Amino acid sequence: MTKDLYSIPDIIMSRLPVYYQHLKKLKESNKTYVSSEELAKLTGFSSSLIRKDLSYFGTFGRKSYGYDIFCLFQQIRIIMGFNYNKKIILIGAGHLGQALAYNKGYIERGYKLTAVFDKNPKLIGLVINDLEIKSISDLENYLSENKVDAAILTVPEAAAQKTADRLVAAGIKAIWSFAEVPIKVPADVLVEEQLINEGLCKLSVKMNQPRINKSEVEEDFDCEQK
Amino acid sequence: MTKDLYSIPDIIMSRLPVYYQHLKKLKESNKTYVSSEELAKLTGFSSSLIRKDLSYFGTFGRKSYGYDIFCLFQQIRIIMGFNYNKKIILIGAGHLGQALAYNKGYIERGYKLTAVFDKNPKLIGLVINDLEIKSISDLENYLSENKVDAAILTVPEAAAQKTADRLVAAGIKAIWSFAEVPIKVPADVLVEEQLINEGLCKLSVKMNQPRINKSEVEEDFDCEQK
DNA sequence: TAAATATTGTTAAAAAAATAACATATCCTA
DNA sequence: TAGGATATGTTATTTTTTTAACAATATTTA
Ligand SMILES: NC(=O)c1ccc[n+]([C@@H]2O[C@H](COP(=O)([O-])OP(=O)(O)OC[C@H]3O[C@@H](n4cnc5c(N)ncnc54)[C@H](O)[C@@H]3O)[C@@H](O)[C@H]2O)c1
Ligand SMILES: NC(=O)c1ccc[n+]([C@@H]2O[C@H](COP(=O)([O-])OP(=O)(O)OC[C@H]3O[C@@H](n4cnc5c(N)ncnc54)[C@H](O)[C@@H]3O)[C@@H](O)[C@H]2O)c1
Repeated sequence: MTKDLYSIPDIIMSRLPVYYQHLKKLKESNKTYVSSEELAKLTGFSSSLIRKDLSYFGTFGRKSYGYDIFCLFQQIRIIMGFNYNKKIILIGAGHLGQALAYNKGYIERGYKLTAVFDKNPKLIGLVINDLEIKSISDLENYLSENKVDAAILTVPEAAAQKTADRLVAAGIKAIWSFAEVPIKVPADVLVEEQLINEGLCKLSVKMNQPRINKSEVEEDFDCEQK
Repeated sequence: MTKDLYSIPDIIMSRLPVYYQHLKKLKESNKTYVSSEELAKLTGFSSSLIRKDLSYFGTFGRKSYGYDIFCLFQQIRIIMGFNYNKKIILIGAGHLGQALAYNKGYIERGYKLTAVFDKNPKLIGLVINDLEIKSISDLENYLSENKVDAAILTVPEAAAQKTADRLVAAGIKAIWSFAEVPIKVPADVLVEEQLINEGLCKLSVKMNQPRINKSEVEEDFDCEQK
C-alpha cells in the first residue's frame, strides 16, 4: 500500500461502509471469491467504479477469479482502521444512548466502550452493558486519568453544544454526535454529526416526487418573491 | 417551480437535510435573513454551491439581502415533502425501535406513527408513546385495514429480510431499515438503509490516517497476492 | 439622488467522478 | 498445451459536480 491515505476522497470513503457491510454478509456464505460484477449487483455501484475504488488502495483482486472475500474484508477493515484498538465513552444514557451501548456495533469497528455518563440521578449507578453509569460531574476527572480516543454524544439538543465544549476542553479529539443540532468545535477536533433521520428525509423526498410533478402542492404561504 | 423534480440529483438531495437542520436552528435566532456566505460558514459548503443548489428548485433569494430564513425553511420542507402527511408503522420495539418511537423526529417530517409491532410476548400490550405494541402476527390484518405509507424496520438482522418480505407482500412501498444487513426488495419498493454506524466508520478512518501514513500498520495476515 | 456596497442567479471554466474500453493475466477445458 | 473464457487493473472518454466570475439588481449611505 504505497498510496498516501491522508486524503481518501470523501466519495470513496462513503462507499467503504457499504462494501464492508456486503463483504461481512458474503463472508458468511460458502463463497470464497466475489467479482466486481457481483458486488455491483449487490451494492448498486457499477463494477467499473468498484474496481476503481479498490485500486485506489492497492491490488487486491485475482484475474479471472475476482476478490478473495475474506482478504478484501480484512483490507477494508485496515483501511477504515477497525483493526486498531480505540477507547470511546458515551455521554447521555437515555433511549438512544442505551440502544447504542447495548448494540455493540462499535466493537467490530475497534472501539471499546470504557465509560458511560449521564446527568440524571435516577440513571447514575445503573449498569448497562456491564458499565455503571457515572455522573457527568465526574467527566473531567475521568478524562484526566484515562486516555480516551472518542466520545459518543447522545444528550438532548439543548445540552449538546455545552457538553461538546466540555469534552473538547477535557482533551477529546473526536466526537460522534447524534444531537439534531450542528455543534461547533475547534479545527483540530473531528466531529461526525450522525443525522439519524436522513433516511426518513430521503424516503419522504422520493415518496413526494410524483405528487410534486402533478403539482398537487400549494406552494404559497405568503412568501412570494419581491 | 417549473423544474421536473422526478430526478433531483442525489448529491443535491443529500445536502437538503443539512440546509434543513441549519435553517431550523437559524429560525430560532433573531435573524430574518441569511446570505449564502453565512450558510457556507455554517454548513461547510461553498456559497457558490449553495446558491446553485437552491436555484435548482427556484428563485428564493433577495438581492443584496440574502434568503428569508423562514420562507427558505418552508420551501425546503415542501421540496422534501415534509408538509405532506404520511402514515408510518414501526416493526421491532426493542432498544432502537423504542428510542425512535419516543424521539418524534418523524413528526416534524410529516410522518404519523400509527402502529408498533413486535414478536416478543413480553412487549406486546405495552404502551410506548401512546401506542400499544401489537403482535407481529397482526401485521397483515392491520395493513389490509389501514393505509400505511412506510415502515420503520428495527428488528434483529436475522429477521430483517423475512420481515421486509412480509411488509412488501402486504403492500408496503417504502421501508426505512436499520438492520445492519442489506435487504432485497422488488424494484417498485423504496428502501433506505440507515447505516447508523457510518459516523463511527468515518471517525475511525480519519483517526487512523496518521497511523497508516506512518506505516504503523502490519498489513499481512496471509493474504499476499498471487 | 448618486455612488458605494452587498448579494443574488447564472454563465463559463475547472475539477472530480463515473463509465466505458481494453490490454493483460489467469483459469479452465478439451 | 493451445484456445476460449473470465475478470482484473488501468487508461481514455464522458458526465457530473464544483468553483470562479460576473452581470444584474436591490439596498444603504452620503
Ligand atoms: N432517540 C432517537 O431516535 C433519536 C433520533 C435522532 C436524534 N436523536 C438525538 O439524540 C439525542 C438523545 O436522544 P434520546 O432519545 O436518547 O433522548 P433521551 O432524553 O432519552 O436521553 C438523553 C439523556 O441525556 C441525559 N442528559 C441530559 N443532559 C445531560 C448532560 N448535560 N450531561 C449528561 N447527560 C445529560 C438525560 O438525562 C438523558 O438520559 C437527542 O439530541 C436527540 O435529538 C435521538
Ligand atoms: N441499537 C442500536 O444502536 C443499533 C445500531 C445500528 C443498527 N441497529 C440495528 O437495529 C436493529 C434493532 O436493534 P436493537 O438494538 O433495537 O435490537 P433489540 O434486540 O433491542 O430489538 C429488536 C426487537 O425486534 C423484535 N423482533 C425480533 N424478531 C421480530 C420479528 N420477526 N417481528 C417483529 N419483531 C421482532 C424483538 O422482540 C426486539 O424487541 C438490529 O438489526 C440492529 O442491528 C441497532
